[in-house]
Amino acid sequence: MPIKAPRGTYDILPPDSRKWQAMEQSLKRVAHIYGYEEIRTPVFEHTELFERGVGEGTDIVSKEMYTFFDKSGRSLTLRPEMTASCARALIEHSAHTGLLPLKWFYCGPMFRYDRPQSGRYRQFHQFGAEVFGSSSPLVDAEVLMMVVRMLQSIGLTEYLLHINSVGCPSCRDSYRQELLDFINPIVNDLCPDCRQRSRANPLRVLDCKESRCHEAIKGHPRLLDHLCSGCARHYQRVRDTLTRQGICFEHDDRLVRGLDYYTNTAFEIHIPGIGAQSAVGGGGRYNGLVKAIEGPDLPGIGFALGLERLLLALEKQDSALPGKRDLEVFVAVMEAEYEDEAVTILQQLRDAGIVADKDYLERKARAQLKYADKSGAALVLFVGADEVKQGFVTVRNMINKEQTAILRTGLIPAITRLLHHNEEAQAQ
RNA sequence: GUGGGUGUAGCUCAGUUGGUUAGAGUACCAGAUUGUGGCUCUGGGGGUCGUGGGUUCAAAUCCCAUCACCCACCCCA
Repeated sequence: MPIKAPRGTYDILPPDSRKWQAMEQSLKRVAHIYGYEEIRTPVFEHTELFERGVGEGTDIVSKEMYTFFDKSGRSLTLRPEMTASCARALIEHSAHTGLLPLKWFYCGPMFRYDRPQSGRYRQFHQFGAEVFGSSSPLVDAEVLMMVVRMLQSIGLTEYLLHINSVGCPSCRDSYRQELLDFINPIVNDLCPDCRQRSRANPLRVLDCKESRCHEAIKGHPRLLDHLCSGCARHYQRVRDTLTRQGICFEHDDRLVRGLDYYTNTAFEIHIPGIGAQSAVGGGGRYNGLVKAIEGPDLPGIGFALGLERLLLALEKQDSALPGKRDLEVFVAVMEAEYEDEAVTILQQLRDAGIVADKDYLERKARAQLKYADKSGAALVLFVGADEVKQGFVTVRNMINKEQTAILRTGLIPAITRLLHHNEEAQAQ
C-alpha cells in the first residue's frame, strides 16, 4: 500500500496552487495597504505558550493540540493558531519599544487534531493580522473594515459579519454570575450537553440548538446589558464607526469566542451555503494576553481567515477558474542536431523575461505542437535546418495561425511585440 | 470522541441471482499526418477491485474486522 498524506491533510498541486497564490497575493496586498507588515514565526512552539496563551479551558488546548516531545524531552506543539506566537515574538524581541501600534500580518499552516469534515482539516491555512499597543475602538473598526475589504478583494461579496462584546474580566465575571443564577434553577430543563456546559462555560448554553434549551432560557440576562461603562462605550464606538463607514454587521448576543484571552470586541464572519463550517474568519480583542504570558501590559486585537473555507466559498459561487498554464513561447526543435541552438534561443527568451519552454522528451514536431497547444503557448518558434543555416526562426502564432520568419538578431523585440498584439486581441 | 454514507484505471463511473481473461468514458502516449496544434479515426500502456481475514468448487459481488475519504454532531478557520 503506497503511503498517503496523513488524515486531515492534503496536497495542493497545479493548477490548484495558482488559486492559492492568487488568493494569498490579494490578501497580502490589502494588508499592506492597511499598514501591516509580515511576521513569520516557527510552526512549533513550547506547549506551555498555547496552554497559557490560548487557555487551558479551550477545546483547542484540551483536545486538539498536536503535542510531541523532542529528543531532549521538551514538550512542543504544532501551532493551532498564531496569536500566541505573535505575542511571544513581540515579548522576545521587545518589539513594543519601537513604533506603536505594531501591525503584523501572517499567512501559513495551522494544526488541530480534530475529525475532518467539509471545510475542516488537521493542517489548515490561516491568513491573519494582529495589532498591538492600542486599545482604541477605531482600531477594532479598522480591523473589521480590512477583513471586509479582504473578502471583496478575492471576490466574495456575500458574507455575514457578527459582532459582540465580551467585556472585560470584571464585567464578564459579574455577568457570568448572573447568568448562572438564572440557569441553575432551570438546569434540569436543559439538554444533557447544556447541563455540562452550564458548569464549564455557561455562555455556551445560550448558543445551544436544542429547542428545549431555547425555550428554557427565554428571557435570559444579556451580556450587552451588563457591560461596565468603559466596555459599553468602547463597543458603541466600534458599532458607530462601522455604521458610518457603511459596513454591514449584526450584533450577535450569543457570539462567544472559545479562546480565553478575548476582551471587548469579538466577531465572526460567516458565508452561507458552504456547509456546517461556515465561519470563514473570526477574531477579537485580547487586552489581557500579552501580560498573561509575562509580557508588558499591552492591548491587542487580531483575526484570522480560514483559507480553505474562503476557497470553498469561491468555488460555491463558481468564480476564480483555474486556467491554463500561462506559457508564452514554446521552442520547437525539428531535428535533434539543432537542440543546442534551441537551448540558446530559449535562454535568450527567458533572459528577456518571457515565459518559455521546450520539449524534453524527443518528440516529433507534431507532438511538440500538441504539447505547446495544451500548455497554452501563444507562440511557437521553429528551429530547423533552414532557420539555423540562414539565421532566422519561424514564428507561428497559435491563435491566428499566422506564420512569419524573424531574424535572430531582432528576435526578442519581435517576440515581445507579437505577444503584446495577442494580448490586446484577446482582451477585446 | 460519537453517528451516517462511500471505497473498482490518474479522474468520473459501469459491473446482472456469486461464475472463467474486470469494462466504458476521459486523461496520457503513439500512428494515420517523415517540418506544424485544436476535429476525426486506429492502436497502446495503465488495476494486488482500499487492506486483512472468513464463507464457497468459485468473491469486485456475501460475512467480519480494519483503514481512508465524504457528511454531520462537538467546536472552530
